[in-house]
Amino acid sequence: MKPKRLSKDFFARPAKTVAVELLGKKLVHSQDGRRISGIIVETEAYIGSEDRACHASRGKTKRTAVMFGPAGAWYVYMIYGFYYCLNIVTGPSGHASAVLIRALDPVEGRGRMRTLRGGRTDRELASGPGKLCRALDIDKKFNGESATEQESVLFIEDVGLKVEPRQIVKARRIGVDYAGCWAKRLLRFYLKGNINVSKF
DNA sequence: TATACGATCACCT
DNA sequence: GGTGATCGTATAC
Repeated sequence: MKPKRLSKDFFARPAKTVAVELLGKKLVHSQDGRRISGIIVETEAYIGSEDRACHASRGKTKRTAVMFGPAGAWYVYMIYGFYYCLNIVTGPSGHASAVLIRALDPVEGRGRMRTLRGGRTDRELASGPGKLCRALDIDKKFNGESATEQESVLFIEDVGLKVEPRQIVKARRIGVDYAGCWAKRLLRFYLKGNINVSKF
């Protein structure tokens, strides 16, 4: 099939649904006419202000404002002073939920990715949220930008890859142990056996 | 104004 | 398994 850019309607659904359905879709950064891309193999859902692991759980701030806006916008933030994490805003406007994209299976522009990642081997290029932002040259300039407009250079495509429910593993989210019972929820999803998944 | 720390990674033992 | 790198943000004075 012809690749089809995901629309706002796709993202305007619950974060958990979007997180599951993003598996097998292709994340694309079109940079100076060249594409850097990979198949999404790992995601996490952050389901709203009631979710104590979600940055929006302490209310609307300058940083989290994007999550309270319409679906289909990128939420990019810096973590530990070194890395960026890429999220896509989901759900209805006013409900602060998002999906963290955690790992990719590199497809287009692997040479460029290797340069951006300091000459690492294929499975180390994008097997983690910080790594994939480096590999796709994503930084905070994308924060608040739309992923669904025709002119967007960072977007997600449906390339017709079918993912069966039995290929999807549900697990606890990574690095949110402080979130009490929310840390135990199975809101992390990844493709079974894929070598690019960050942690098994 | 000051301080503590995080949705990570790479490199060490 | 443990730790250091390094900075924006939130929260406390």
